[in-house]
Amino acid sequence: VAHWLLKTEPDSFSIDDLERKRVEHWDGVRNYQARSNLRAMRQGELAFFYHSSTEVPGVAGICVVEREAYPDESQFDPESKYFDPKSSPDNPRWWMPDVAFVKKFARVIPLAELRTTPGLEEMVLLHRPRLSVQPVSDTEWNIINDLAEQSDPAGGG
DNA sequence: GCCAACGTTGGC
DNA sequence: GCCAACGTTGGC
Repeated sequence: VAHWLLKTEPDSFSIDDLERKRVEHWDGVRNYQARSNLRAMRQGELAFFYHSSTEVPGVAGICVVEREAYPDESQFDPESKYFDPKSSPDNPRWWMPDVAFVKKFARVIPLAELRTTPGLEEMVLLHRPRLSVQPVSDTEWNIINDLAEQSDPAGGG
């Protein structure tokens, strides 16, 4: 069973938004490498929910693949900012899964902390800064879950 | 098919 | 807001 990491800007869609909605379609991915990762995600697989472009970027929680990738409707909608005139319903270019809320971590685990955590040296997140959908190894998955259960080492909690 | 120009991501 | 990294586009 594979694990994943999904990036989102919390100003647009945060872990709290997912908790409120319970399920959301993960639309708007317009990068081929991210697409191939999206399409490899299987129902029931877990993914870290990562907050980017925010004051403290980091891992905010966990979601689960509710429905495997199907055509992203926004690519056909001229009104959408994700509209792709080169795509057609007959031959869709972009895909999206549905993801469901699993949990919000007691604290966001900052990117800066991931960078200094032993065992995460090879993590895709730390080497491919712009890839918005990426795999996470079992080892990395376990290490980060352990971090989530610790109190913030910088916060005196 | 190369590669320069351009646009976007995302940390800081 | 700045800017480095890097993905995409398009001329040749």
